[in-house]
Amino acid sequence: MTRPEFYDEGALVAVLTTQPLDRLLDYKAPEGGAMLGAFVEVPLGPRKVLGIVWGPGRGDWDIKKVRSVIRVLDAAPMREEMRTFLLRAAEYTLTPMPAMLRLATRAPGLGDPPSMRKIYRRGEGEPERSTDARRRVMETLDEYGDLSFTLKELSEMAGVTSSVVKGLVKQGVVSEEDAPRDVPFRRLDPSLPGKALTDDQAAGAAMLAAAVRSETYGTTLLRGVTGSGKTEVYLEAVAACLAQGRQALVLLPEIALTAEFLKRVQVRFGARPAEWHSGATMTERRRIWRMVGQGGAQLVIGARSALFLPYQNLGLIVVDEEHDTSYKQEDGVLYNARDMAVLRASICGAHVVLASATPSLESWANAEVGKYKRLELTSRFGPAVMPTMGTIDMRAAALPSDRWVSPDLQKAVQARIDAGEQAMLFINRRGYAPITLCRACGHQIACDQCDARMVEHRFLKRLMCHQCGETKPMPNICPSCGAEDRLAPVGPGVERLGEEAATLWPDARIATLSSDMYGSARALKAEIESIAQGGADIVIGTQLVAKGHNFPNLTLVGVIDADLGLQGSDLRAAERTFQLMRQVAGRAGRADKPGTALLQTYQPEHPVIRAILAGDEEGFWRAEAAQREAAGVPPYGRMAGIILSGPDVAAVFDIANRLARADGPLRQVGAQVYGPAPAPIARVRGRHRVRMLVKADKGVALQGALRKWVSQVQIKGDIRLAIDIDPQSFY
DNA sequence: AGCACGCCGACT
DNA sequence: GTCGGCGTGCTC
Repeated sequence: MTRPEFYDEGALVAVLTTQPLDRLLDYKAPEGGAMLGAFVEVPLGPRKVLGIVWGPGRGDWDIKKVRSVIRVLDAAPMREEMRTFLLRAAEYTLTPMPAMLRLATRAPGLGDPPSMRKIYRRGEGEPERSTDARRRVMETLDEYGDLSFTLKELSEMAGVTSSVVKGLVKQGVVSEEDAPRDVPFRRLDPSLPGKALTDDQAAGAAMLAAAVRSETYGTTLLRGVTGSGKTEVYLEAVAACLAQGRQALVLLPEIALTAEFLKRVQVRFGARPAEWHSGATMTERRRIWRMVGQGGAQLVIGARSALFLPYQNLGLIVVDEEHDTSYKQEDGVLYNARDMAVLRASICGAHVVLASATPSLESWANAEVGKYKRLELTSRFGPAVMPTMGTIDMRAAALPSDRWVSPDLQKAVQARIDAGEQAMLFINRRGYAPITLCRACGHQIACDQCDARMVEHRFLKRLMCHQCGETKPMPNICPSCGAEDRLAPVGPGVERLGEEAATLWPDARIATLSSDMYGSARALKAEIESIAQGGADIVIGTQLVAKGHNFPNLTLVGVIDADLGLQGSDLRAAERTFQLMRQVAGRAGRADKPGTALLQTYQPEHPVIRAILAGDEEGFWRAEAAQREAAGVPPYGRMAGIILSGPDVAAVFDIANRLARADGPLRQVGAQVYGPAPAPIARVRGRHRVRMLVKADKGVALQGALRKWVSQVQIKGDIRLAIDIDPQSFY
């Protein structure tokens, strides 16, 4: 009677828990048995923890000590595909499995019974006394036929207070019932007409749709500048996927998850998709997690962690802005969502679309060698072209030390205001000024816990450390020499630029956008929305205006400091600057209004600046690729960053040195260790950080060697070791 | 991750 | 003599 993948009551099962143990634990299957992959609650010491039935028990534990699974949770068992994905991802990123499982169970109340709430619908009978308010409630209900609503929805739609509805419930005119809170998302209709596509776009859409319909793994690199219809094209791939009855996932950098984007999706498919992001409430998260697992959500639009939802039938993953560095981050686990998307898709037979105007060099190289298919969208919608690009030589501008807008840029902005259009000033620095300097003694105010300067945020009236987030009030005496009123801001931040703009264009409506200035992401997005509608003449902002949002009336972008990203010797600096500048420039000009982008620079002859100007992307990538190949770094070599951290520098260095000396396992595969050296920010939150780099040839099985290498040295006390496979920076 | 066990300094 | 510091080890 034993089905495969089913364990009868009392059978030994191995359980993977979310506790950081380095092996599976044996338990007895509970009454009623358990499926392979079942979500279970198990006793561990004095506690109950979440786990997954991972396979047959190993039986190498004293049978008398083996305890029973407490219960099987009311959730679909984790599918084989997902288990394989977690294993392979863990192997690749050198992450312990419990940490991977935690990523996959980041929904609250997994063990709870389905949460219920009261819903209201039309009942029998008519109201005893028909008042105006009661009539409105009845009309609302009649209008929507048999649909039901929450108390809040119904009373708001009818424009009455909840007591009116409650009164009708008492009379039985409105019925009140319990219903599960986690309800399926509204069906999306892929057959609704999409936006009209140009021939170019239609051909691209057809190619992606065909790839999706093949129901086999493949990756396409979709290249298209802002306004080329990239989104419309991949939404057709989503449509093809939904029409096949499979689920689709669109990953976006958190910051690009805008109301505007969701609106486009809603228009295309007739209903809102599931939205998975950091601002989602517990209730929303639980609903999405459960519905994705039951097929009650066809399409998820989400930030990187949406990759770990329990899809039952995933057919397509779109990674929009695939080059965005925010895909690589720690959610407790160091992984690159773009690479993990490819991994997951290759396991479950889904297609991947990597979309970007300026792809990462990794993806570009993969397309070059034919690992990825390539799809180029060349033309913008309608007659518009890429913005005209130009530089402003700041050496010639010779500005005083507290001014950053050159006369040329000032004139250009003024011209746009006069024409009734919008201009944007871009500066990639939050706060008022990056340095606060004492004029008496030269002291720069630094964070107590980090090796970093504190940044004045005048709006918040505080100094802030951008490493640890610590803030303190702005002092008026120097903490070093005690001199009074001698502290001076040095250098520009977005707030200070806003101040300069107010003096340069006194009559213009200026909006300064910085994430600190709004209480919530929601408020910030609302503000961006209102600016896009024409609520400002000049937009001043950091990264966040460069990404994801379209300003239809914006025709000029001025980059205050195009050189900023080029400092330092990181091999990725050029790539990042190139991408950011092209992306910012892409904000300018839509449809019928041609745009201009002006880059203020002290080195207009710099090859990266020239490449940005020339728009010769292929040439730029080829030159970059050649440099990387020569240096033997990704994507032409393999790399891992090692960060050791702890409260005591000497102890941290001691471990690092011992590791560096014990490099046998690495040398065996031809890999080399560089370092140890203090990390670029040598102290964060009071912890000293030491960095090492491991470099190997392409094709080397680096993870195995790293695992062996690291396990030789015992790490004790408060020291932590983190391995970052494919690090963002090559320092 | 928690939580218990266990071996060395300042208290009634 | 004890109370308690958090280093080390265990959880099926």
